[in-house]
Amino acid sequence: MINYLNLLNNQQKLAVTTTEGPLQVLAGAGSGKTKVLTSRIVHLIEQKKCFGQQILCVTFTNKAANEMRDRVNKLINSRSIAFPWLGTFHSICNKMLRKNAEAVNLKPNFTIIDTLDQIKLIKNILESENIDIKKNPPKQIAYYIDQWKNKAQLPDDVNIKNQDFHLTNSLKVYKIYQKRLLVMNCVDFGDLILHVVTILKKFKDIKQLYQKNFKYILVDEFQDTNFIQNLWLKLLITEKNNICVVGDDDQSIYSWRGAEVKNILNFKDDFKNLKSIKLEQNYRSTENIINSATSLISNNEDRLEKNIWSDLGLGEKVKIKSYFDGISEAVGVSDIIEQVLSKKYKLSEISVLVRAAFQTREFEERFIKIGLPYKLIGGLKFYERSEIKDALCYLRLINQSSDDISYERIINNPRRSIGNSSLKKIHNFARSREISLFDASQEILKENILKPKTIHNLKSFLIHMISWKKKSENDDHVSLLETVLDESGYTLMLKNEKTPEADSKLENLKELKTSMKGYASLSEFLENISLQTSIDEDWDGEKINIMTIHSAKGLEFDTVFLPGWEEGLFPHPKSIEDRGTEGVEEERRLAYVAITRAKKELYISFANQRKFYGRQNDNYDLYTSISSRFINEIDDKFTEISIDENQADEFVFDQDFNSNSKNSPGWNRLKNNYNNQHNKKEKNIKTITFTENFTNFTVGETVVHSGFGTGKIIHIDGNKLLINFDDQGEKKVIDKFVSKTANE
DNA sequence: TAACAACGCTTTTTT
DNA sequence: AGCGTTGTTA
Repeated sequence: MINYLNLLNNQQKLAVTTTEGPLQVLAGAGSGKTKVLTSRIVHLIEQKKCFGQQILCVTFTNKAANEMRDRVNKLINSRSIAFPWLGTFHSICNKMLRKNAEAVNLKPNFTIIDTLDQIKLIKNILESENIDIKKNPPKQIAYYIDQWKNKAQLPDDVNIKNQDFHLTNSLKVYKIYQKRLLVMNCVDFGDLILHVVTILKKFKDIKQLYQKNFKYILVDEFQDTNFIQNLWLKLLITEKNNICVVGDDDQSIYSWRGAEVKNILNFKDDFKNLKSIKLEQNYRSTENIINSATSLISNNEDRLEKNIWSDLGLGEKVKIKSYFDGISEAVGVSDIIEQVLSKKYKLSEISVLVRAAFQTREFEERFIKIGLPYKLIGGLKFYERSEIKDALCYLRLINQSSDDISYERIINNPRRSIGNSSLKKIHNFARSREISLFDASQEILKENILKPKTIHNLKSFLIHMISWKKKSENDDHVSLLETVLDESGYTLMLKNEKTPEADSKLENLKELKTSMKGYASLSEFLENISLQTSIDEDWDGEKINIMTIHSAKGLEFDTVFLPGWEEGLFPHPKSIEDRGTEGVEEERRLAYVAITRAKKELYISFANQRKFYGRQNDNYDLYTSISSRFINEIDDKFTEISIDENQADEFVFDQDFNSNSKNSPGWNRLKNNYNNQHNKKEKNIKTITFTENFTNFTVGETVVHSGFGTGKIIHIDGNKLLINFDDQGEKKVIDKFVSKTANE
């Protein structure tokens, strides 16, 4: 047995041994938060305060949960102890809901739908309710529904002020949405916790069962919990109030998901006798890094003061670099990695953290080009890829035939000549009888509704489904998938395509089979795959990590690159637009999280111009950027700035750029800085002229269209050409559909 | 029903 | 630019 207490400093020790009553640990970045939580669990077990299954410990990601489980068992070092209630909010709620599904009229084998399914379902509802899809974007409705669920509001609890048109429609959809989910025996992410809260509120005996079991509650990343998660905790806690929350208000970055910083700021109001401990010594980063982070975050008003310090030495200064554009930024970063860092650090200890996912592309392209191994964390999740999703929907439907969303996805995939019109008929049939699409398919065959060809195909699909279902009861799930993919014709369809994309899809499906082997049953596999978090995927191998700052929360690396620190990107204008100063403060916390991921070396950079929307070459959509206000907020005692003079001479200011931010403090400051620095005033400032027509064609030119033949261009509007065709007369055509005639 | 043309949205962050 | 959706036509 390792003496875990000897490994702790005084405050950490206090946080571990104060087991009774409510405790709040304000843990600065890198101050040994996980160490405290794991040691605390060990302490509870060693002091025989409780058993492993009596600890409820909530983390933010599965990765964090697994890591804690490992570390605890390493410290205990004897037998392996089970901690069934150590996990994410969602995975724990999943477990509780499977056990008590009937209490909210679900069956225990319910399916968890993802965001894409959610949108699909909302679209269906809009269609059947005749609500205008253009005026009520499904994405926005999904967002409202999520927000209501985050506030623990069922449709009947929602109050709409001012008769807001969108909210009223969204609420109408919400009502139907919940009913449809129930009929399909499906839940969305929000439901996992909402249903459990409903059960705990409604059934005292169930609540008491859990309360009696959970002797101690621990919560990680408490600053990012939202209202319903807090409510859930309060429902599970007993009068003893043995709850320990660990968090850092400076790292609260999920307000858009309903997270409320006030949960941690006002925690003292919820619990009298609250003990509060601050962990202020940072064991992760060098002083220059920590001091940079501290000087930045001190610009925030509303925070619990902490005094983070490090004794790991000054270390390297934080390097701030300017690049000509996004591409040279990627080149610059890769050069530093190749020439300097790869000789000192493992590639897996290097990471590139970006504000928005689209920034990853330039880095990917560059790394591929020069052969630096990298991995992209987050992004399009493996199980969201279309072929994987198709395969999963087959399995989901086999597992649970009332899953209409899956049915719709696969019924005509591969093509079975059961198109939209037939599907609509099945849909109406199902709705009129209040049965699932799958059941409706069986019933509708008896009626004379579908065309003979459709009937034949539908019949053969159903026969397959029934035989797969039978197989799923006897055989293992891996061979089931193989059979399904073969017999459905899915594999054949991909093989016939003979494209590189189809080949990689087949590869991915193979990978899916491999990953299925790790699970005991089909249902266990389906549950787990839908609760996976973005950073749960592979962490093996010597590869540079590329991910968003949000995904990087809780992680650390020897060296970190933070590209794209520009006004207009970071702080993100949407965030400012939505929530003003509060938005900027959250962006600043995000910047704080980003900086404090670095242990030894940190590179911050900005590009003087950046491409948006993938367009290239032409001037018309090149956004000129200026460095982020956050760069100026970092005390320059800790930084080393290098702006390439040659690049600075190319510095282009676009006077017409984004008039909203033109007058922002950051813009003016940077402009002044720039002018002072060069002492040349307006001389270097060029204006980009917007060319009205940006197609390669000119009026009067003769062109060819594959359908309309040859014609003469009579007018150009952007990329739209008005052409007088020899045979067809005047037509408006987009330039990419015509080509120049050969003789020109 | 399938194939093609045209359009329009994307890019803030995610369990 | 690239993709998914919508609309039109065979």
